[in-house]
Amino acid sequence: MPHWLKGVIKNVSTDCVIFGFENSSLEILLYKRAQNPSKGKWALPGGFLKQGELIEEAARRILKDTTGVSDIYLEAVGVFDDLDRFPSWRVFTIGYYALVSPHNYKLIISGTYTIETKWFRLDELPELAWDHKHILDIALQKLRYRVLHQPVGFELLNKKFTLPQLQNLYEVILARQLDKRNFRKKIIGMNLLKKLNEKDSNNKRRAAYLYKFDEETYRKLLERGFTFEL
Amino acid sequence: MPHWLKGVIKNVSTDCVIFGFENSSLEILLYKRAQNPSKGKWALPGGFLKQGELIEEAARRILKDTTGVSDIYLEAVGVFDDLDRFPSWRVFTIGYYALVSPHNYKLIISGTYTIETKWFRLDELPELAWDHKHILDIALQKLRYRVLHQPVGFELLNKKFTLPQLQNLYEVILARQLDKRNFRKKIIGMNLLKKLNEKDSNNKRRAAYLYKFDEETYRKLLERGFTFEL
DNA sequence: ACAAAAGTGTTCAGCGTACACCCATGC
DNA sequence: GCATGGGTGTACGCTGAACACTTTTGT
Repeated sequence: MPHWLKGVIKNVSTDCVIFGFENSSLEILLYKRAQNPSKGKWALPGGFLKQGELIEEAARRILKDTTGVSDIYLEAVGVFDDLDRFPSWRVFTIGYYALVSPHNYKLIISGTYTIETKWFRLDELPELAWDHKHILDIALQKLRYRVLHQPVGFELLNKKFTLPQLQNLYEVILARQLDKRNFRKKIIGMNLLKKLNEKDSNNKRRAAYLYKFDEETYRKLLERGFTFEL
Repeated sequence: MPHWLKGVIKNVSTDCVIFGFENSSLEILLYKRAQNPSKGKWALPGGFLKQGELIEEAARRILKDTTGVSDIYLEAVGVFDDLDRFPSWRVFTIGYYALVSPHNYKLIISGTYTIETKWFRLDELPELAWDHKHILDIALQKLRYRVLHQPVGFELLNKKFTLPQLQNLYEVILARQLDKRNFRKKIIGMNLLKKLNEKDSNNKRRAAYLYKFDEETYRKLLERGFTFEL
């Protein structure tokens, strides 16, 4: 038994699709494997569970090791159990997706298991190891559904963001145009955003107001049976 | 190693919440365990995966062994991975729920592992083994959400059913009253039901028309981007 | 001063909701 | 003939969708 299998549960792993939003496009964080199996191929960050570790704990540990990030939005995608998904023996993997505001974090570029770590645009994905493309597809499908029914889009932006940024995010994820006025009316009407007295100075033209998501109000609304719908 | 652990994957199991609808109430099929661990306790039908078996295959196998039923609606609930959920060693279980029209099937009452098999009303559940109550709660939550967003309620009724039966089903699952005229208008307006030229003769008073779910039309509507909403 | 992006209101159609009476049947 | 449950239509308010011009600011 190779040393890296010590203390791990050999047939249960977790793999994580890390979504980021940058330059008006949805990106995914992949790493290039330094070790066999699938040495040299791009893959989703993932790994085996340790003894006594919960699956979500493992996912967070692996995310931290890969991206240097903790305290992020994580959502389960499901179990992947194809008989031959892992070449050497049978491994069940639990897929997650994470939402990250990319440039909040310094990437861990390389290490023992990693030749390279890189963000890829959805339309420029490389070939992925094992069934990772499949996991990614399901994760994306779940994300698209999720953003319409839960206020999770904000996780992909900075704490402070403008309405044009938010709308752009939705347009990219949903792959369709939204009407500016209707979008603003709806999202503001939910009272989930706090308008700040600051403007976004990075903008080339007219500066837009910054907003932030109001967790407190959201909790209160949830208790009253509110459901987010876009 | 006891003989029943031969050929199985010892740390992965599946457990199934079987929902049935009878006498205007939602019921759940449980069995009383004939063997340790948890001998004498009520539990969800479940068991370990076999080598080379997909999780859903295992769930269907177990359902058939428990209820005598094949070819039914199955839906994944999620992975349950608490460290101490199974007393002897760590077992990951994948929960499912099944929807069944109860009296279509003869129950397998007892066997090597089963003292008794019985339908329980939701409000008369016995204490359950391990974390099975938790699995049941999550399954119920998912079912309540599901019936509002997918046409799955029919799975709990006979192939031919009346609109009052369907409405009653929804009222029980959602635990609230629905307006008769609005319910009919909405459900008929979707064109998912075929009205038959038969009436329900079992009724004590005025006989109601029988309908059946039109799979064909549903498929076509789905392709056009239709989404079921109640 | 002009180009580019931010910001703002109104109208209309369709849908969800509330609501009351007649009909068929078994007893 | 009466009690029980089946079956039917309309009016109103809200919400989603379509749509165009003014304001700000950097160059």
